[in-house]
Amino acid sequence: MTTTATAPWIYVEKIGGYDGQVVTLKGWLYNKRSSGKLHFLQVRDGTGVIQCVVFKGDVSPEVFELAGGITQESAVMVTGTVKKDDRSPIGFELGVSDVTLVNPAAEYPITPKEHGVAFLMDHRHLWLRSSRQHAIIRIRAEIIRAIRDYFDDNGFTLIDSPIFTPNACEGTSNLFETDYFENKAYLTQSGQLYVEAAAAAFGKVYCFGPTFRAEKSKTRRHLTEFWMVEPEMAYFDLAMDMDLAEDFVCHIVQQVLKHRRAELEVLERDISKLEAIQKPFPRITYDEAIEILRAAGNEDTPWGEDFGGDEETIISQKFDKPVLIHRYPAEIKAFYMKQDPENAKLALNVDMIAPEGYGEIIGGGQREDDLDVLLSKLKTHELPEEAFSWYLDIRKYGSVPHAGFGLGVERTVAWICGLHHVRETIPFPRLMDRLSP
RNA sequence: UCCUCAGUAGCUCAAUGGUAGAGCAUGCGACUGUUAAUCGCAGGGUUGCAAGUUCGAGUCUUGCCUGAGGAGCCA
Repeated sequence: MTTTATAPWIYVEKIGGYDGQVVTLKGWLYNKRSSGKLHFLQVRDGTGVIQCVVFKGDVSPEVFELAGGITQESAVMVTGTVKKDDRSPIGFELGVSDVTLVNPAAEYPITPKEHGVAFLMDHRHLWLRSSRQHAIIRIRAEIIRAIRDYFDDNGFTLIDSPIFTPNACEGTSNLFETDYFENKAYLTQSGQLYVEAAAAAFGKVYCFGPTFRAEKSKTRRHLTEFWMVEPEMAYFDLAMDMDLAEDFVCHIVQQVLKHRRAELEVLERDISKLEAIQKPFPRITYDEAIEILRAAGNEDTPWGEDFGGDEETIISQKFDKPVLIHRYPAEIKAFYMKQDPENAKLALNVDMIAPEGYGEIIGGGQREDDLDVLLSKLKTHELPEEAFSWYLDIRKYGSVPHAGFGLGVERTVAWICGLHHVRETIPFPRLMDRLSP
């Protein structure tokens, strides 16, 4: 008992620096096994899990009995001596001298056995405590840090774009409508138009925040609320845009490999596949992508349509790195994409398809910078000119070539973690049929 | 919106149209090295909802609800 008052509180991930010392851990009981005169308490504290060994001869009878009766996920504080042990996955155990029950847990619904997806999703608030979900969310946090660091360290200014937007700007995509006092407002599907304006003010900018799509999509690649980072650069053309996207994705992968290797191992990710993500990435045109599909047996793949999930998978399996596909038919791309001066049917856009069938993680390109061309494109797309007057001003007052792209955070996390479905890549996913917890 | 499959104990699943079962979890007990510990005992059920066929329905039929997988949709 006396040791509790004096032992320093440390976190499991720092335990290696305290070999032989008496420390206190504050956390929750992850699992427990008992063997007569021994209780093995698996204690997690948010940074890791450590086995705490309670030997009957080392503690008071009261503490031994208490330790044997603690239920899964009860809040506990454990004091003991840090001991090196080769049997431990983290290399250390705690030889317990005292245990304090902070608060007991009621019967915990998530047991160490298998569970169905629906059940786990209903208990997402508790599921986050399990080691696999813990690893995913820490990797997500690392990816987000890598994203911010990359742009902050390379001369970009953060520009927060609005969540409420006045119009259903870009046509085909379904937006969430909200009541905005006397008017309608929509949740943003992209900050892109706003970062274009900001690029003319700051040169290189990026926005980073949630985006919303009301599509009735029920696939492993779709969420209704997801996070997107969108850099936009003045005086950049398509080739420079692709160079940046490539360098950016390499940086993210390297940071995860450097700082979150243990979490990748929890997920049993094939790390060699991530180590292979080095510049340069293959770059093919839309035309070449069509040829790959036709050669792979899809002989009747038509020219002029966007690729579905299956087609992206076939293309990505030809390469062991992300592949950049550029110059799609202008007709299937957004109005603001600049048309290829060498072929009016093509847009100067680029999609990056992740390896291993994870699909599109980046979409972007060079923007139309000619006022007259943009005006005629608005007409062809049947979009209201007056709603875009501020956007047209960017072309009116000192228009320059500029380019950018958007990277979907959840698809990137799914790829790097090797997950089947994006619903595990965000703490509280929002799907077509799921709004809680 | 369409197609396919599923719904039985807290969870994961079994049960030829004929007595409702197991493992895990929970409770009690045994064990000094367990790694999803093991072993013994115990409690735990409106078989998603509604109707129908039948002597008899968890099982067959119809409708509905919920979920999963896939497709479509998705600057």
